[in-house]
Amino acid sequence: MDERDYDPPRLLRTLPSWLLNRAAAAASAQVNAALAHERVRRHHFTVLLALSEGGPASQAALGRRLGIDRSDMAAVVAELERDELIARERDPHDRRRNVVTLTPAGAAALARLQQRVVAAQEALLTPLSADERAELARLLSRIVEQP
Amino acid sequence: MDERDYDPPRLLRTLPSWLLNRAAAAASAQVNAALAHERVRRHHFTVLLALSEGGPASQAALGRRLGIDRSDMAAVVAELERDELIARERDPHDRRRNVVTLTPAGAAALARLQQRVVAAQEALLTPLSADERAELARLLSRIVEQP
DNA sequence: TGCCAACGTTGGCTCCGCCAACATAACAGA
DNA sequence: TCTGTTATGTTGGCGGAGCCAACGTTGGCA
Repeated sequence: MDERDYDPPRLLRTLPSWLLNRAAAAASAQVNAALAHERVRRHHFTVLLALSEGGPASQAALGRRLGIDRSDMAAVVAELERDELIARERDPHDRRRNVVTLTPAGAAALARLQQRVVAAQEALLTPLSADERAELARLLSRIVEQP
Repeated sequence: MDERDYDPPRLLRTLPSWLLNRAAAAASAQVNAALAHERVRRHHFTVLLALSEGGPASQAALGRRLGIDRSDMAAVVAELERDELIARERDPHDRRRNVVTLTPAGAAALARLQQRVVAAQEALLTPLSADERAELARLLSRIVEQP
């Protein structure tokens, strides 16, 4: 895009929904670049993270925890299995479920990703002081956790 | 989704990019609901707004001002023309260009939309005080206007 | 004149969120 | 025990959004 001609209407510049959208887009660009190093996308990262933190779980349980649809989860988990970052087995106690487990390779990839993703936040938030970053996180949390 | 089981990893809850994403999704949901009353989407609204504020312009100029790709702009403008919210004519001084003009019906629709979109912000920001809303806008602006 | 750039259009791609339908499996109630 | 309901994973599809490539038309410039 020709950045020099970029000049949106005044209302948009002050509209919280517009600002959130653009900030989120900038954040996604940074994060996606970080995730691309391991050839994964956002959902793959969050699934690896959830497994690392909560231990093995079924696809449905992961989806509920992370807010990912069952159908999307099936695709994500299939790709992670193909890349051997997770292992999948039918749960012997409930043969409807797939028990998803983090492999050592998955844990290693997660460690690398985590580092890059955290670094991406830094790039995103450079204009803000530490206090301002904390304040931003606080305000966003209140919006997100709206009853 | 079963909201009661929603419980993402700790890291995500504090990750600015994650918070931005979820807040932007909530904002989009509110704004899209507002825009649905006139059967338009975000780009249609911003194009109407830009025309109202800046007067007639070519599709390419609108795209540069708003950060919308030429191909997407072609589709948006075609839909707005079909709904008679804008008029399109070849520019007699440069027959490559389409001059896009807001119609009275377009201006009226924009007025209604603007009201609903502003109201949607209110719904989104209810958890925040006036000072906090201003602070949020200030912080987001600094991120968005990053050099 | 001939070459290059801008414009609008069409078509395509990826990512994300969501929904519908289906077969399998577990379970609860009569 | 049988029957209907629910949960699970899978496949396929849709729409919004951002992005890019290619094409014909038109303008401008050397």
